[in-house]
Amino acid sequence: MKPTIYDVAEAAEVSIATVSKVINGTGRISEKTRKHVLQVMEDLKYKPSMVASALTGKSTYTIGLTLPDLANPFFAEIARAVEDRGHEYGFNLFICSTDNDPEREIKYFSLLMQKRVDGIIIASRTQKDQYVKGLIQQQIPIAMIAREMPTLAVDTVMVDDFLGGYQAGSHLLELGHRRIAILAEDMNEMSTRERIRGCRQAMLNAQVEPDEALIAVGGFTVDSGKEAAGRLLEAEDRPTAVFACNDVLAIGANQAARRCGLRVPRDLSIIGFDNTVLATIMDPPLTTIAQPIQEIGRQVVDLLVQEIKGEKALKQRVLLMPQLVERSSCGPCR
Amino acid sequence: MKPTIYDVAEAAEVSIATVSKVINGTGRISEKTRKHVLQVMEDLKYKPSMVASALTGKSTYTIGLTLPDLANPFFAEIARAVEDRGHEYGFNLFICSTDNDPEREIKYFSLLMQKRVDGIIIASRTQKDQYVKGLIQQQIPIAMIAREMPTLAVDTVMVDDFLGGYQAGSHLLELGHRRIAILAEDMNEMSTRERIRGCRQAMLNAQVEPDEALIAVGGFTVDSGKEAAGRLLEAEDRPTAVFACNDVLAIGANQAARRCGLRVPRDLSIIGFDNTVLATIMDPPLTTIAQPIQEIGRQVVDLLVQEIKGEKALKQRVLLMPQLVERSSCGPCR
DNA sequence: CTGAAAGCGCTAACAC
DNA sequence: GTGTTAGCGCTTTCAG
Repeated sequence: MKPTIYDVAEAAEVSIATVSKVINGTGRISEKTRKHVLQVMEDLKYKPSMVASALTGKSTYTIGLTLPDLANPFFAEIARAVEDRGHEYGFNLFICSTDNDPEREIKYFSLLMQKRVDGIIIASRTQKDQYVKGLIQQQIPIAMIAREMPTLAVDTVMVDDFLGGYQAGSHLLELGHRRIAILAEDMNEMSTRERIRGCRQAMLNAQVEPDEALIAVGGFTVDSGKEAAGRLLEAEDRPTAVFACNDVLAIGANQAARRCGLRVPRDLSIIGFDNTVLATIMDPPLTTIAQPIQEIGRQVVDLLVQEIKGEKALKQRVLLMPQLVERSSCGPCR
Repeated sequence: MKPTIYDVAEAAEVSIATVSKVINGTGRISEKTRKHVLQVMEDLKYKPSMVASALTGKSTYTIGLTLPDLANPFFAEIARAVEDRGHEYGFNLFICSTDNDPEREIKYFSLLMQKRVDGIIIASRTQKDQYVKGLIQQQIPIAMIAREMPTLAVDTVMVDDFLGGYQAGSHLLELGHRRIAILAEDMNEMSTRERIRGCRQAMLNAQVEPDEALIAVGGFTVDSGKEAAGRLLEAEDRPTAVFACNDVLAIGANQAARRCGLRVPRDLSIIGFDNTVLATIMDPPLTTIAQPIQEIGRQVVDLLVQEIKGEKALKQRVLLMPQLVERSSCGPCR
């Protein structure tokens, strides 16, 4: 059996209270017995059980992260950032891929509650406010990484999608492009709509009239982007640039361009969104609007931890700025 | 406060023992009280605390997964596969990215032990057998996803690297290639060496003499692959095909080829290893040796769960076969 | 069929 | 400084 605090106490010839005190550094104990107890703990390879201490009211030092799919590079990078920041605070991370399936999400929420996690970070998308509301009522600290403005008062970190779209549009405009196509991800999502709105705003400001026909809807796969972009590029009076709402779609667009015999960026400029590892892998390297993934992870954990420690009365939303990262997929319009 | 079993018992006017029984489906209770208790539980939104039940000797239904880096697509896909299979058994997953840092790994191991996980899956690489041995002595169920044959008796699932290298080499040979270069990942790793050995065996079988000068060492980044491949391609008497020991390196090789004005697969064939999402994203899509990621996750979890349930006395190693996935990056030698 | 009671390993008053 | 003791929320005999 694993050694318990009793075993340590017995071997060290002290009471369990004393052992507990040296473990937690609470109370007052002589340096002598402290060292002695420490020594015995080591000899016995004793590791205090966090499940027992959690039961006595202390926290579990565990947080849950729900996201659509860990195998998606964007979310994997988010998860890594959350893991690292959590680790700094001594928290372990439960990973919960929901596949945007509400049932799976609910099941995970329920499990996380039963395991008494100290808090939950929600980066999954299907969040029907309803369930989240339920969690909040159960007093569990929550923070969200959002693409939509939730209708709930929850600590949230989000990226300014409108600005991102604006930056993308402006960059293309500055390069002289006028016929700018947009590859949308999911028109039902606020973030997609905001990015598009931002891009169009930039066009409007530059006196260029957005063309409805230049919007195509892709999805989350390279192929969907390739196909959608293909339609755009085969049309007469084709665009000279395309703004893809995520890097995956941008890669699809790049493939479509190549299939059409168009060279990037000579014949077609492509700009993406997210700045995942995929952007560096594309050929040519993808110019894209970067989401500050590290910072998102950092801030969302900070918000949650403050919430957990009860250091914060008010909820807040942090709006992070996206940033243009120039690589080689955009060039002047010819 | 969260409702406890006492609250439920009180509201249902039964004893906590009865409530416990209906929760676990143990003992014998009349259908009538069972339904009643269930109803009360629902009304109170009561969720049994797994930390309390874990303390009474039941398991935590939690497993830990240590890996080098969650942001690496290969490991993210592994993690997802492990998560899914674990989920089927009712297990939650703690993610532990070690960055191949022994200190970080040890710290994570220690935390996992304190949290009383039911088992640990080790996919990280720095495993000095020493620490793993320590874990084994502490009776914790362990399963490994290995690239090397560990010197310990541990349940392990591994992929036949030699065969994979052989398949890659054979494929290239069948296409008529004779000057085949190899982009290695890390010569210190057995897996890299085995893949290379496999490839050379194929060459030997085909009566072609491997050329030492045609081996270059890259690493884990696209750029390192690009650079290493660049050296190979710029040499006179350049290779007509390259076998990259992982998909990332293959992408680097592809970029190098393009920079040298070589068209893939017309002027140069490239074959990778892993079959991560990157393979589909490359342009042209990468022909590669697939690691059966889903199957790896499935089997390693199955081994661990059997171990946890004590259904298995003997340790075992499962050797999975890699598989050639043909896409468009390889063509006949001209 | 149901309940009383003894732990599980640890923390936190409160004594001494 | 150190020890005693009463829980934390749940499971599990063992009576009734």
